[in-house]
Amino acid sequence: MKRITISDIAKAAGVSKATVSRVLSKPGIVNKETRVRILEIMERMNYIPNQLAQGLAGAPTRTIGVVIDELSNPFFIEIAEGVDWVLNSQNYSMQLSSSRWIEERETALARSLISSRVDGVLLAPVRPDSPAIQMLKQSGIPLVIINCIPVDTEISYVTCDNRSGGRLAADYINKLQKEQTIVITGFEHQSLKDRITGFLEGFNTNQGPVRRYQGIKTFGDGYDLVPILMTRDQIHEKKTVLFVTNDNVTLGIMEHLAELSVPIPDKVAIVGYDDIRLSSMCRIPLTTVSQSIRDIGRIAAMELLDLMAHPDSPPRKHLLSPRFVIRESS
Amino acid sequence: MKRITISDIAKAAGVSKATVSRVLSKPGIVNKETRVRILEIMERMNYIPNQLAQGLAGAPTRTIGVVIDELSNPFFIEIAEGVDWVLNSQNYSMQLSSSRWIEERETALARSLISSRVDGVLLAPVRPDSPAIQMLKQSGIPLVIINCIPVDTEISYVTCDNRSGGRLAADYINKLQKEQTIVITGFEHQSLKDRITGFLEGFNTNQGPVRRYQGIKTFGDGYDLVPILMTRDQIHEKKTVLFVTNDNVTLGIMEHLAELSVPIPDKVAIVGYDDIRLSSMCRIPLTTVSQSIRDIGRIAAMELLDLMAHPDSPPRKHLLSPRFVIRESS
DNA sequence: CTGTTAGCGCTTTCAT
DNA sequence: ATGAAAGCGCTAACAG
Repeated sequence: MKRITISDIAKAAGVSKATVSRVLSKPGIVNKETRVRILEIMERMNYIPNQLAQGLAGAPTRTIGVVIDELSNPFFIEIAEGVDWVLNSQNYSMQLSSSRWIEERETALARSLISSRVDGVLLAPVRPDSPAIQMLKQSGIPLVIINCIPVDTEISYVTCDNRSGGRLAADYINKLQKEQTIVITGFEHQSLKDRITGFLEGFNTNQGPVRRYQGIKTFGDGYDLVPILMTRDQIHEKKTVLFVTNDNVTLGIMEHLAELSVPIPDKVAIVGYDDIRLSSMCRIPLTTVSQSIRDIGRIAAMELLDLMAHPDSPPRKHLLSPRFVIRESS
Repeated sequence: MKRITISDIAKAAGVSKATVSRVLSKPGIVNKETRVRILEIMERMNYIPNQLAQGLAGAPTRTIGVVIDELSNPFFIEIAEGVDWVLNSQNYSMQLSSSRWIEERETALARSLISSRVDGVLLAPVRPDSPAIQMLKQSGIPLVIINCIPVDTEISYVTCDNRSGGRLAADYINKLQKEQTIVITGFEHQSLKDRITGFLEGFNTNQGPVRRYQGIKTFGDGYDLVPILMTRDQIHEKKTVLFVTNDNVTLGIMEHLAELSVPIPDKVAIVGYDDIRLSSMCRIPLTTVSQSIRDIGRIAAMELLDLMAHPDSPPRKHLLSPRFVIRESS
């Protein structure tokens, strides 16, 4: 199982290690014939360069780390797809991992990425002042934050304007004229707070008080919430509008409502947030605040690549505008 | 931005590099007081070990690579969650990437994993004889294949018995007594072929011919197939049973049928395959062949860890038994 | 265009 | 228990 190294190739080709190394890193500057010959030998001997050695010696690792908050939320997966897409076209590879919304895990993942000398990282932090952000910054690795505006103003980010997204929802809901309004959120995350802030700014309080449920994080949580909403808020009796700040959760809620034959949108109107792929394809297509998720991923990846090419350019700040998409759930 | 190294720590602590290195790798054998002191200094100076150097010098990287076929299929994501779960408990980190069902990408990813000296890899190969499998094997990196039985009998794998899964579906469908049976599959993948083989073995041909649609791969593909099924197969007229070999696709089909008010299961009965989380939670819970997806991930990860600990033990072969879960879609 | 040489940061014998 | 030194596989000056 002895691994073939650059020296083996050099020996077989009758050249020095340096020459072999050059065909790997700067193929241009080596004589075409020798280059071709060396390449053939590599092929024949099944040579695979040791990225650790390359990295240690200073070459870029051509991999970038992506830290998301959960694997089971399509929102993050779709971002990752966008990222993977552009990264691949540039011959970079993506290393995906999930913090599971746990700050300690996030920190550990950041350490691990620094430790393995990725060329750049994309991070969806648990908090706008997550320790991971400073660790990454100090390490000097190009960094772009996604789905969050970091408190440190020198850091690049790509996110959607959650506050105005919340407003869009409020403006729309104001017109709905329902008897009660219920807001449902998940983690204590900046993005959600902003959505709520925007929403409350825009919400016409003549419509009555807003009831709020927090900590509803997953599809399953949403599903399970429905009976509670029915007993506590009589949503099947009173005309209700639900503003749910995460489409994954929204889908869970809708499933259960549909199962129990609560008419949507007649009895319960629903406004979601994110516009994941399923939102437009589910049984009752979702009225929702659209984040152009793929774009977030694509833009973040492109900015990161650019940042890697121009390390001391000023931070890139993208606050994308949400769009309000009216479909059938409201 | 100069990075702190082991030498800096050694200098600050007034000891040799070797001692510092030992507190990293074999903390037990170093004097408790010096160890504590060194640890403190590391902490204070924000030292982060360079994994590349550690790896190059022979230490394990404590990361394992996971290659799946698509990010947008919950089946694979759920496997990854299971893997992540056990890996984390053992202080390993997971490096996830997707081949997008492209053999060349798979090969490239395998190269990259070998190149970065991961301690082990979990691969869901595009084909049972994917070149990536041999590359990995030859590299000597412990490998466990998932969702496929590799042709090379020396390779460990964890997968579900697709053939008997297909049979289970057939046995059930035989009893349904519908006018027509339609089978819908996606990629030309071993797992799907086996499911079909099992299905056809068990299917009672008295029920009439089986029509088959191939290349239906995604949720969206399933959604889009419905109009075709209606015009070509009159599924809204004839009593039909659909056997769909992938729940993600099944959900797409169901959404569209529900939208068009085709009664499920009265007019169209549906039997899926996989039992992803959504299958039990969607509007019309899915009758499906359950793969115990989380178990696949968990078992694969555990076997891999075990294989890493005992490198020349015989290959581990897990052919899990599918369960047939009857819910409301049929 | 190619070879020589000196590291990159860490682990690991081998001494002490 | 600790230090000295060699080396992991590769890149990058620096010469030639």
